[in-house]
Amino acid sequence: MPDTFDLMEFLPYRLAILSERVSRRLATDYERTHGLTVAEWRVLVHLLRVEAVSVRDIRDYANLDKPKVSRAVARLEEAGLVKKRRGSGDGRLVAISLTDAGRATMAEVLPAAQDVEARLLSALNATELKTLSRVMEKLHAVLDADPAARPRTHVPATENPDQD
Amino acid sequence: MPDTFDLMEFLPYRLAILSERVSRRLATDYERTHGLTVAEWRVLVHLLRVEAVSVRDIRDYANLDKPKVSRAVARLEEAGLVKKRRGSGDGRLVAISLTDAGRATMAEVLPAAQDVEARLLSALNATELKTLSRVMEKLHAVLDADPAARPRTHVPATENPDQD
DNA sequence: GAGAGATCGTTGCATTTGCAACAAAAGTCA
DNA sequence: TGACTTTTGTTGCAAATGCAACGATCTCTC
Repeated sequence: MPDTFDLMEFLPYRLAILSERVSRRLATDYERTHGLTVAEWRVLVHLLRVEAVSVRDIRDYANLDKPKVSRAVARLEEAGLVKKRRGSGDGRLVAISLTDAGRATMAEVLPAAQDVEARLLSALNATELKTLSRVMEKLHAVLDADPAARPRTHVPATENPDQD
Repeated sequence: MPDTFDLMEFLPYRLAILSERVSRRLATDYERTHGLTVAEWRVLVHLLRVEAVSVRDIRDYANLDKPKVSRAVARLEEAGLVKKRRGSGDGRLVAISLTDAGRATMAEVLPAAQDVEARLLSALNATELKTLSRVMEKLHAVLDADPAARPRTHVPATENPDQD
């Protein structure tokens, strides 16, 4: 056992600290102004991009488990930001979509979130951002190859499909 | 409101996903083999480096809130991995330290954690690692300048104190 | 088309979490 | 010294979490 193990230099810990700090900063805005949780925020964000989706779609895309999505959607429906109808076709699926109020809420909330991201990004130059993306993808790839790691729910489209 | 907002490209979200995935992979080992939670693991790791510390020290160093540290220590004491005595001197402080059993547990658990980290690091070359560190520090710096962000509990020693 | 198996979404439940309140001890200042 | 404030660690409590179980629906196979 090394007598010099420093948590502050341990990559997983450093990632966790940074990620948590950024998340909390973001949540500060939409939580205070609209009482949204992280799960609810992610659901709404996903709904911005698609017409109507199932719980499973949201779970995969937003990296949340089923109960979390289910309850987030329930609260959002209660709040009138989202509407839910039973799917035509497959009777198990639920078609979840934004209401006008939901879209209005996102219009109020998104700019602040994008502003936080913009400030983060503005601290990096083009090379750094590119390297960061590559590094994050490489770290994911290590976990992809690790049977003990949870699989990714959403693998990004490969830019270079022609590699080994 | 942009009609093209992709969560998958949103930096805070990408950080959260990667960080959570790495954390879970790590926790897999020490949780399954020794029933340790993340908080307990962090407490033990911190105790590896110091003789005896207070709850506050651990809170600052391991980025956990007071109740979490307090309860983690209570469980670890219950399990015999840690001992707690009232501080000589300041009567409020508690002196928390590892027992032999605690050291033995860490000797069993640390290698797996370091192995996970080593595999992650081995996917990066020297430049990438250095850039990653610099980028993470820059992102922290953005939050340091943001009054709405939670302050860092533990600011790293500056290598270059002579920059604007 | 009947039955076995898989999938979808919800709910139950024990545990954990975050935050505030609290008692005990130290520090402050007259 | 004595009142007031601050700090330390623990506890209470409402809410969130993770996981398994469940009913409902679909699919596949014979």
